[in-house]
Amino acid sequence: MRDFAKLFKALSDETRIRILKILLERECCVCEVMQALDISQSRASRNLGILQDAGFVRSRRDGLWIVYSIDEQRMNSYASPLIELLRNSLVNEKILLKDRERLSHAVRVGPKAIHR
Amino acid sequence: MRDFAKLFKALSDETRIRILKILLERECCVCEVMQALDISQSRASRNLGILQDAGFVRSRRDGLWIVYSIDEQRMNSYASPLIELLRNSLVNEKILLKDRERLSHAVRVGPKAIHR
DNA sequence: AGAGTATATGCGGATATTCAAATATAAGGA
DNA sequence: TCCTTATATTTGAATATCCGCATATACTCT
Repeated sequence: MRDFAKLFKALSDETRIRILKILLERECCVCEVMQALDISQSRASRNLGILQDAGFVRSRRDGLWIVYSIDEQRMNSYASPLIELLRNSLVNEKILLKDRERLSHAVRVGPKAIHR
Repeated sequence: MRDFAKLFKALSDETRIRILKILLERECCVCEVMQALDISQSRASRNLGILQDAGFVRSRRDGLWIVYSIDEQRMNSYASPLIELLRNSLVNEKILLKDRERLSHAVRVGPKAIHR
């Protein structure tokens, strides 16, 4: 029950909903998430960690980067339908369109290089 | 998006999950919820209010009591699948079985009479 | 109208969440 | 090995959440 509630807690924050929506587009490293949402590095990293802890996303290292992704196959049975709901939700939400637009210009280069 | 997140925030609390599970059994007044979960009156009332504000439950007066219920028909389109998920979840959770057991003995009489 | 009852709400304290800034960690490449 | 870079984590402050207690509110019933 605790883990079940944790799934919803993870989805109860707008930043994390935005991150998941971006990851539904494609897998991303932390610096791409920063750019897509236009948020700080610590904010991106911490919220990705929360999503991972809840069981929505996985991470793997790829060279210098750590890449986060949604893997519905290996996801727990409660998380999966929530991702499915999210996929079909908020289709015309303005900020999400903007996030996606910024994602399309994001480059895989870290916070130092972006110097926000 | 704010309202969307609010749905998940409402479900991110164990007390509120327990309340919804009880209301999926049958409609209840506040004092029946208190008895089913064995919690205080203010706690029951406040969490029912949060669930109502999020859009999961409705209330109507019935004599001396205010009766809360889940009406999937009139529910917003995002809330409804979440209720459906909840209905099929946590089937053998111990505390939920206990709640249901207490609900079966609950009487429609207020906190004064129960004097916890 | 008045008494009585169920429910809602204001308040204060404990705890949790969120963020930016700074720092630590871990891996890659020279 | 040492330097560089991306990511994680610690810190501290602001804000939010949750609860019980006490009280207010809103309604019913006589």
